[in-house]
Amino acid sequence: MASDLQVTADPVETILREIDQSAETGGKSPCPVRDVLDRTGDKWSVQVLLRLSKGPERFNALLRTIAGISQRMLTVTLKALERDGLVTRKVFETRPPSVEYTLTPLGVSLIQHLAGLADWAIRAEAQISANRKAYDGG
Amino acid sequence: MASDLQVTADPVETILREIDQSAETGGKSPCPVRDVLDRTGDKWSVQVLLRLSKGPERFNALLRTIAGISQRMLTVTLKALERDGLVTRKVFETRPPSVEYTLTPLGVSLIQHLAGLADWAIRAEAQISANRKAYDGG
DNA sequence: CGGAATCCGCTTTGATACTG
DNA sequence: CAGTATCAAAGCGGATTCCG
Repeated sequence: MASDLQVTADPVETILREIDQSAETGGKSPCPVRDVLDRTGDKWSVQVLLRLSKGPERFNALLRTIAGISQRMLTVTLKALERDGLVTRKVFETRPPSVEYTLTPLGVSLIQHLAGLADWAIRAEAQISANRKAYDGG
Repeated sequence: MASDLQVTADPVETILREIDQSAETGGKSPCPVRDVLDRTGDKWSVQVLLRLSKGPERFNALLRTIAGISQRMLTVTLKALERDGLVTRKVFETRPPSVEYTLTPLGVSLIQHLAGLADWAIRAEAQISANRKAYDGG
């Protein structure tokens, strides 16, 4: 118990403080927590990151693999991820040209946590589903 | 290698399969992973959960504490969280009436993972910010 | 092949006003 | 106090078309 070597404190405390600080500015200094949640919360980022975690892939390969995504949203998503330094974009000047996307170390480190969350989701699925049914029914 | 006792496999593999399966149905059978990501990705759920992790709180207390949230969105958010069984709602028939919201064990278990993600966000903040600056500048 | 640009509908959100 | 109802505004995302 109480194994607070260093950073432990209360993680939740730390996060709340972080959120509060940015809220005080009227939300103009973006909170990093909300920021990453915004990204991972959008419809496609996580799936793109997940796909890339198996190795580099090309644009159209991703487009085919990720069922339901439009060309536009893949472009937008990849650009945002590249901007944040979560993926890198490499252009091969062949004919026809090809573009390859790769996860950066930073992106890999993010995936770890997302996987934890996703794992929770899968395990909690049955219970949540039951809760909803009970709520809607009663 | 290939230590597939039971669940181990590759967590990412498992998640991808989960996503794929729901995609095949045209997204009609909702993927639990996307489902939880949708919830945590919305603007307020995480903050509400985080606040409640310190103990039960009343509606207007939350409304004051969570800077920027509107009455309407707090209502909507709490209702969704209650439906999923992440928080419970308890009404005290006093005058004036008061309502108290509490995290369920399921909600607590979710917080753990969210905290991990939030912690990553805080530590990665500087690098991401630098990446964006470099991207926008160059 | 890998995008960029435009248009456009739908959902989400915020303000405001009203209620038990 | 703790909501509900309504409306308008904003944003996201899809379809389509064009370009290097």
